[in-house]
Amino acid sequence: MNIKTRIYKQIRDEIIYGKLMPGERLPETKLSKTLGCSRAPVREAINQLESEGFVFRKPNRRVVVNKSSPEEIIDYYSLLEVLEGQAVGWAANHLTSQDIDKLEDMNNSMKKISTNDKTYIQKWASLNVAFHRFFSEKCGNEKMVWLVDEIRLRITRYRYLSFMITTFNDYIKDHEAIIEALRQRDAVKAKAAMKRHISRAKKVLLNHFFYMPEA
Amino acid sequence: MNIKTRIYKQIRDEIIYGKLMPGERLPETKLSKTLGCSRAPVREAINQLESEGFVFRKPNRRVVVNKSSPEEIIDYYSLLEVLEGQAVGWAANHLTSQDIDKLEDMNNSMKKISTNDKTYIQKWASLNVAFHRFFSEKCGNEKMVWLVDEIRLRITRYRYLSFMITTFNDYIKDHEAIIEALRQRDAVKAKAAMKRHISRAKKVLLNHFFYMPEA
DNA sequence: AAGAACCTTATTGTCGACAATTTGTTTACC
DNA sequence: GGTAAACAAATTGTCGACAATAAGGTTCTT
Repeated sequence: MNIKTRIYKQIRDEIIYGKLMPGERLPETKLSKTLGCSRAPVREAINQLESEGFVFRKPNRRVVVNKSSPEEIIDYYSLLEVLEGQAVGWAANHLTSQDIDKLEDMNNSMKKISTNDKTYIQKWASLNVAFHRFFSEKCGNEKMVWLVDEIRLRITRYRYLSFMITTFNDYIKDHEAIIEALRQRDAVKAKAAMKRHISRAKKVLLNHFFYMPEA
Repeated sequence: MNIKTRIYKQIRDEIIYGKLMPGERLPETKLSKTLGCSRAPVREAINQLESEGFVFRKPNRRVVVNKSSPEEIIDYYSLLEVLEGQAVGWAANHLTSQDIDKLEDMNNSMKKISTNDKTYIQKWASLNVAFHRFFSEKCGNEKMVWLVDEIRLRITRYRYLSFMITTFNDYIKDHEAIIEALRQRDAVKAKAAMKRHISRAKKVLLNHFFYMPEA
């Protein structure tokens, strides 16, 4: 694999998992020493992270990790409601019943994941991504995939935390409601169900991530 | 200004204005010689162009200009309908009457632009961008600005051509309909008007850009 | 002691070089 | 003549170095 790609993933994960904190600077020279390569690949990795919203350039040209905020969560999730809602609405018109079976399978697999399994977060996450991605892929608009992925990438930081704190039962029921509406070929209902689902996820995240015991 | 930024704009404009054709390769060494600099800034410019969808990397690692297609136009404009429609809907609830006056001023300025003016395309384009951008800026969702800008950047190539071939009267009337609905504080109506407006732009572009005399 | 001019250090922007990879062309073999 | 191996050219990935810029610290002035 490219050095650039390796470096990119490494830094990105350190941001996602909270090892690199918001506001922290990313000096190219220091990073290249730490990561054992020259500045060129580090620089490219940082540029990519900037274009993906993980870091940003201060007026001084210094690069720092982007901060998290409840407003940001609200904004991103509200856009996901609109876009994924529309994706489901569009997809509803031309999903085959085999497609819907596939969705049901995914949801059933999620149901079976035990929280005793040490990798249950990873398993849940990948199944959940596949479930949601299914709609943008089948909605008939190729650019929808890119857009939704772009947004979901930017909330990975929050979603990782969200998975650690949630019992997944509500989400599974939400998914069932979406599937049920699709079986009925009710695009409006399916769209509404998806919007409710994402809205719930937004609220869960806000409550747990920015919970203020005193306020 | 940065060399990187200068190079970026130069290559981007050559793609937008059709000097660099789809499929054409962008070899770093050749470009750096042509543009009078080293490979480093060229490389960064190309990476940015890739993240913005102007060029893409073939499996061979070679970078080529992205092709245009009617499907792409349809996809991007359909997403704009959804997003800008939502933006207007959200904005409708908290636009002041001064805000609406400002929109009307912009539209009136557009009305006054004469096609005898040699720079009328540039003038129209910048006013039109400002008009549309107003809604994402005032809709209460900061990320909406980024998302819509991201999409609009990717259709700049098409929009440039669109401006050369259109009489703008229909667009101005569309804008008036949006403004009128906003004055009535009718969010649903305003949203629908914006969606119609963007849908019309999509059709105009498809007709003129991919017009097949034989088909 | 506060503030301004100077120096020192840290960091980014750009360069040219080399290694690794891919592409294009010639040569050898059947 | 056509195919495969060998070679040559083009292109990208990575490196280390230097110049330009910004941040931090020191000395001088009042």
